[in-house]
Amino acid sequence: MEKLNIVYMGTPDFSVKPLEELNKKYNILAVVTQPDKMVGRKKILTPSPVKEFALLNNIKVIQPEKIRDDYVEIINLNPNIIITCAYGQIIPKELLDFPKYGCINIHASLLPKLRGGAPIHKAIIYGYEKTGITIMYMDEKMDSGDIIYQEEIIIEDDDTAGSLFDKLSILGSKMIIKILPDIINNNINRIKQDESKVTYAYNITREEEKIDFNKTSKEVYNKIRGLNPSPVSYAILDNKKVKIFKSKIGQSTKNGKAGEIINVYNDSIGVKTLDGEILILELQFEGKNKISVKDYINGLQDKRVIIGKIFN
RNA sequence: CGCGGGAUGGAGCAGCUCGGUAGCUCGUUGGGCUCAUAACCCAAAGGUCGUAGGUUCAAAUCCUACUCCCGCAA
Repeated sequence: MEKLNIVYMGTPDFSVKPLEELNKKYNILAVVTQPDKMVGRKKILTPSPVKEFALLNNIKVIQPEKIRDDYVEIINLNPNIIITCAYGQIIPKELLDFPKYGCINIHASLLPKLRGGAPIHKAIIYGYEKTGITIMYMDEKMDSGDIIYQEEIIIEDDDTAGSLFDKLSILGSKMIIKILPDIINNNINRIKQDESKVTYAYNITREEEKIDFNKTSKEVYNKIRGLNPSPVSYAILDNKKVKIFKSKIGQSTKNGKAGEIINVYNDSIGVKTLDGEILILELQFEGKNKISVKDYINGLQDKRVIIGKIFN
């Protein structure tokens, strides 16, 4: 097998694990990642997780503002394969066509389902029972190229976006290591995506982060865990934003308006949903740290004062 | 100089407006009740009130500076 000269493109934590595994076995010419961004109140310039890994391992880092216009440097490295994983920009055709073995993408869904930037969150929010990883060739459109290899994973009832991220990240790195030799040896089966079955998982908008209690408890539960630990769902209480991290489906059949606090228990508060009750277990108020609802209730002068309040 | 909230025993909070004995709910420890308990009752330990300075007879409380944490916005 010819020596592989890989350019790896990725940005978030999710992309680090596959890079780490590839770096153990192969020669990584360079890592391409999104430019450092100002983050937080102090506007500290923060590198992406992939860049941090690359710096620690002495791998060259390239950070084009717009790769559509700025890819010559990558071509000059003369890679014979490009592997991407949650990079965050559309890659121009000239670059896609350059490497001898093509441009391979690791995508965190069972394509053609959930094309786009937030497939893991959306898989949970939509209540899917399984999702997975697709290794695929890239083309000019987003996540639309031919499928090379897929593996499924069951979404457990208590999985969060965070736990699923971890599982899929590990799965993805195993899969790329496993399939890479077959790709080089052209020992694979290219499968076109069935366009009639395509669904999309666009990035989460602010509006999607807001909890609508006028849905079933199950739907609310899925949204809360699907957005944990980031970007986190929220609701408005007393005109203030409250982040909600963790919940459980409750049993109460008490009447009330959607979003109304109908019960206060020892370690949770019961909020009315379309078909019952959702128990909130962990939350965070503006200006405060994340706390368990048990702590929140302990801080109340009288736990009855919140009964009847409404999240909206 | 982006906007705003906050720091009080181990946890979450009240007290600050109007200075005057450190309070609540939990937790911890010991004891009691009970067939039993995460339930109930009794008791105890545990805080120089973020740091430094100032005002005052007296500061958690008023004034000044600083540190750290958090929400929003990017």
